[in-house]
Amino acid sequence: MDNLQSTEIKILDAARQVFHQKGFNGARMQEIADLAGINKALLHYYFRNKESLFEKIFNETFGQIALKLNEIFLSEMTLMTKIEIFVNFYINFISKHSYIIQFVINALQDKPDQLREIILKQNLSPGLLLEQVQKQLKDEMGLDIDPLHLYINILGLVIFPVVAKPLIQSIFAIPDDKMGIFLEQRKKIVPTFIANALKGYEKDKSFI
Amino acid sequence: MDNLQSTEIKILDAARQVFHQKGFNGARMQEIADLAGINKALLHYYFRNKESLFEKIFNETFGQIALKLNEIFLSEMTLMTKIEIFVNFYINFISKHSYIIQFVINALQDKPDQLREIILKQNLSPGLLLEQVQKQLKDEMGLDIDPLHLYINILGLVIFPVVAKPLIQSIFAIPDDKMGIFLEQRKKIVPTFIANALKGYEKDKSFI
DNA sequence: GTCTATATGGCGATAGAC
DNA sequence: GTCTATCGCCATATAGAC
Repeated sequence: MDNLQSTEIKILDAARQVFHQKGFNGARMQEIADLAGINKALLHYYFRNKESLFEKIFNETFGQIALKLNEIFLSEMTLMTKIEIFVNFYINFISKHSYIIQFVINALQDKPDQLREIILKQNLSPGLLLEQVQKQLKDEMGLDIDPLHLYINILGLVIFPVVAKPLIQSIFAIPDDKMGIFLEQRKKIVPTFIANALKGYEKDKSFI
Repeated sequence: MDNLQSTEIKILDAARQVFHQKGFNGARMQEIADLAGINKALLHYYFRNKESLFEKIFNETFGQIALKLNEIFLSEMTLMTKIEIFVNFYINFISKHSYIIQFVINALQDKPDQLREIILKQNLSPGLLLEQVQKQLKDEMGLDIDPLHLYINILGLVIFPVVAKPLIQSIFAIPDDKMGIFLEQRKKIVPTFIANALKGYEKDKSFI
């Protein structure tokens, strides 16, 4: 079929899928090999060991997540436009790649030290990300607000429902079809919720 | 030392700790035995296998989380009081037991089918939980809002920062000491954020 | 109930032929 | 580059003495 792809790419595609779904401990080299249509020996020919293959995938995945954050929040748009675009994009993105965020969260929890170097090599701009939003809050809405809290509020509202989907469905007894509709609704609900909250501060600016 | 405790309790304490931190795949029966001060054979004498020990811990942990939700939101208080109490309690609780939520989320992601039965045996009241809040939104604030979205907003704002702590610290380059202060601040910030957002709906009730 | 010793299987990794 | 065969280890689980 797709024997046009190089073996290395077939391996990376397979590894990405397995690592994303099962994490480092849950993943099996045999399963990755099967999915790539090769055998274990060849896996180790291309990548020294499980660890190095995992780090390759982690680097790629973390970069993908961080990149979009940079792209959107360092662009030239009003803050509320950025938030709308971000919420829409991210709900689509993580719904499609449903394991991607949890993979990163778990990896960072399991081996924070090994992964620190990899993260530092990424093109992240944490300082800029915070400054930009702080400035826009001030200029566009007259608010003296800690931008980090706003970021975390946005991320929490967007990411939590996707990551904790099975937990939420268990607690509130939501069937699969309703859950899909529910997530779709949040593309509109979350920006509105945030906009309303920010409007509220304009009267009493008591947000830290 | 604490040889007063029965062996079974020592095992459960050890298993709880190891499973919470490392999940099912990451946990080692040897490590649990060591922590309990016994050997592996005795572990299997009390609990048939790793799976059944894990299920015991999962049942207990999930119950703890669900119980508090029920307790607070089915009580007799105003909605905003419930939210304040819930946010305060949960940020304390999951900061103290920092792995507990992620343990449940991961377990439910890994083996949703095996755990479904366990969850159904819990004393959850999903229907009541939703009805109660819906009624209070209407009666106390005049809002026709989907209560599920409000629950998820609250949970996301509270849980996400704790679960994704290492991810957040990596993206925004936050040192450990600042992160502790940051989480503490959220006890006040989150209820305010929610209150402001809900106030916003009172003018234009366009929330679904 | 608690221990030591061991069975059993699976997994990551390597040797070596082609 | 790709394969088959196999090594060596470690993890779960059991047998059997005390």
